[in-house]
Amino acid sequence: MISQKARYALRALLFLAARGEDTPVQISEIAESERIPRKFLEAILLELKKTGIVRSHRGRSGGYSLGRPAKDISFADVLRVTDGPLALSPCVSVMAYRKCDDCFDEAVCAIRKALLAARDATAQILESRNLAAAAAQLRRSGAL
Amino acid sequence: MISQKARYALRALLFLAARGEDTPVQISEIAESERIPRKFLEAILLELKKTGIVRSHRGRSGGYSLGRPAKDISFADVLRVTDGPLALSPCVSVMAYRKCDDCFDEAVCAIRKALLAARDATAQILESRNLAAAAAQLRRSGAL
DNA sequence: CTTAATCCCTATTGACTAGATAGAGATTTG
DNA sequence: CAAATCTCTATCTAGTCAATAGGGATTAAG
Repeated sequence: MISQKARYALRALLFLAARGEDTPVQISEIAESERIPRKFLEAILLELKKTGIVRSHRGRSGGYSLGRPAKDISFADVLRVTDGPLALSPCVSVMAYRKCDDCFDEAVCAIRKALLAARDATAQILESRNLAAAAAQLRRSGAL
Repeated sequence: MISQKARYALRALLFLAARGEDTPVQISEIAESERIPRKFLEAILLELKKTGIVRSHRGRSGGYSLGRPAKDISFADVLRVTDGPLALSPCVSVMAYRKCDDCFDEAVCAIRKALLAARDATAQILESRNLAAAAAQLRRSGAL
C-alpha cells in the first residue's frame, strides 16, 4: 500500500499539472483545493523540491510549480520520493539495491527471482504513467 | 517492501515444499534450518494455517505440512496472509476492496487508474509463481 | 494412564514509522 | 518597511513490526 503522503503528493502534483500554467501556486491554495493538511503538504513539497520534481519561489506571491514538464514526471518518480523503492525487497531494487541481511546466495534465491519479476512488472507500469497523461485523462472525463 | 514475516513465511514454506514428503515437520526443525526465531515462526505458521496454506498435526510427533499441493500455493497467496493485499491502494484491491477515505469520484480518479494497472501487473506475476516451481528451480541450481 | 513432546493462544516489550502540528526563521515583493 | 510566502527543526500520538514469554490444550508413545 502507498502511504497517505504519496496520495497527497500525487494529488498536489496532479493539481499543478492540470492547471498547466507556469505561475507558482501557493501551498494554501493546493491544500484547500485538495483537502490536504497544510503543514503536512508543506513538508511533502519540500521533499519533492529536493529531488527536482517541483520548484519553489519564495517571498510574497511565491509558491510552487512543477520542476520539469509534466510528461517527464512519472508516478514512479513520485512514489520513490514519498515511499522509497518500488521493489518488494532491497535485493531487487534498481534505484536502491542492498543485499538482504540474511541472504545465503542471491544468485540461487528462489524468492528473489519472483520478487525481481514483480518489481520489473510494477516499474514498467509506474514509469510509463506520467502527470501529463493523467491530467489529460481527467480533462477527458470532464473532471476539470 | 515485504515484511520480515513474509520472508520467514516464504522460506519456511519453501523448506516444506523442497522436502516433498507429507510427514509433518516440527517447528524447531524449520526454525533451525532456516534460522528463523522459533516463537516468531510459530505465530507465522499459525496464521498460515488459518488460511489453509499449511496443515498442523498436534501432540507428540506432530508438526506442520503443506495444506495443499505446492503447485497450488502461489507467492501471492503467502504475501496476502503475511502482508495484506498486493494492491497499492485499497480501491484497487481485488481481494480486499475498500473505497479510499477521501475519494471524490473513483471512476474518474487518475491515480486509481495507474495503481490499478500496477496491481494487475504485480498480481499477474505473483499469482503465477508457486512453491513447486520455486523448489524445482532450487533443485536445478544445486542448492538442495 | 502417565508423560513428554508437540501445537495453540494471549500478552507484552522495544524500536521504529506515519501522520500531523507548532513555531520561529529566511526571503522576496509591493 | 511590512506582509506574504517558503524553510527548517522539533515534537506528539498512535500504530505497526519484530520478537519474546509463559503458559494451556492435545496427542502419541511408553
